[in-house]
Amino acid sequence: MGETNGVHWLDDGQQTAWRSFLVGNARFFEALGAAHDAELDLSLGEYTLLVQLSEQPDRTQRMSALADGLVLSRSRLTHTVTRMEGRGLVSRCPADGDRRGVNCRMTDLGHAALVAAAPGHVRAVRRLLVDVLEPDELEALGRIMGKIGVAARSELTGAARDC
Amino acid sequence: MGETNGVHWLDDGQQTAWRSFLVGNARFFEALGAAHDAELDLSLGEYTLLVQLSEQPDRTQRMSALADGLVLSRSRLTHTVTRMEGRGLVSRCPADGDRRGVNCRMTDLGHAALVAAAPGHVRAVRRLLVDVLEPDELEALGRIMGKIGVAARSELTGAARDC
DNA sequence: GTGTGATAGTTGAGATATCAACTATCTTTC
DNA sequence: GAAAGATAGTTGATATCTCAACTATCACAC
Repeated sequence: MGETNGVHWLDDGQQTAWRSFLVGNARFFEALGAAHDAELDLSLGEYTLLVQLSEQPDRTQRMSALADGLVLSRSRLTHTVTRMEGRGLVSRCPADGDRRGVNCRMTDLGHAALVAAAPGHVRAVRRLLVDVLEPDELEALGRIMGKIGVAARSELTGAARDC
Repeated sequence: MGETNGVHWLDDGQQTAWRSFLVGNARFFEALGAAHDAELDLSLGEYTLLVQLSEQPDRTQRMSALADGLVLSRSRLTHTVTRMEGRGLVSRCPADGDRRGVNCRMTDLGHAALVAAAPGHVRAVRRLLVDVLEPDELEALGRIMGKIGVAARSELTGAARDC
């Protein structure tokens, strides 16, 4: 069953699930991005970055921690922060204790932008995700995506290195 | 509960699920993309495009249908196909019956590239998704993402236009 | 058959992302 | 305390994506 040339192909049910995952994902992020573009002054990525900063003490976090939390490459974060700094949403300052380090801090303007965008963002997430699912489905989705995330991270981190 | 200034914020459980969804997704696609980059000659996007073509009669499909199926903008598909055409993976030809239309056809070289990439792709999808979940979880994920995709599409299509 | 609005696809400019190379600092080891 | 390697972050060239404008064709009304 489902094995040709030593390759374990996906069966029909697995195929269907995988396709739904791909397409559903693409449509969801397209719609959420469109909602941000249409109503809000922050893109989804900028918004997420500011949310993460808003949860840090003094609204400040090291670039590397920020990159890890947002699942962004260092380089991409550097460019993104440079642009956002240009708009006055965040500012950079040297990290204390490690002269290589750079802290990223949300400015008051950034905070104001976050507060202004939050209602529209939450409405969109509700409309496109939370309200679309039964409560137990949302819980299941979270649990399942958690497992997927853990597996992906361990592959990226290079855990399970061959002996 | 959870309502301030008329905004329905997410409760803790909803927040957790939403975060898991965001982060799990980002990690998953990062890992799958990395697997393609490392082992295969086709990016995930190129591979998906060729898969879709491979399922069409004569390995040929109209640009617009291809764009819809892959959830890509027309413009993005044009650029992608131009690049892939440059590599000899697909070719363009006029659609018959509608002189505006353009067909995209997978070449033999494209088919060979697809066949060569398929085992590695499927292995990665197994490792990062299918094998990570229980069968019922995979089924649930497919079902849930299907619902999300439908909701997102109806928003994008502009259904439910206000009276 | 002419005008009007929709649809198919492309184009090019500007925005964003990726990748490899680079500087600077830190850490470890001897 | 000097050398070697790891870590933090940036840089710039290139690749890719996005957005609005554009051409061409089609469909439909009149």
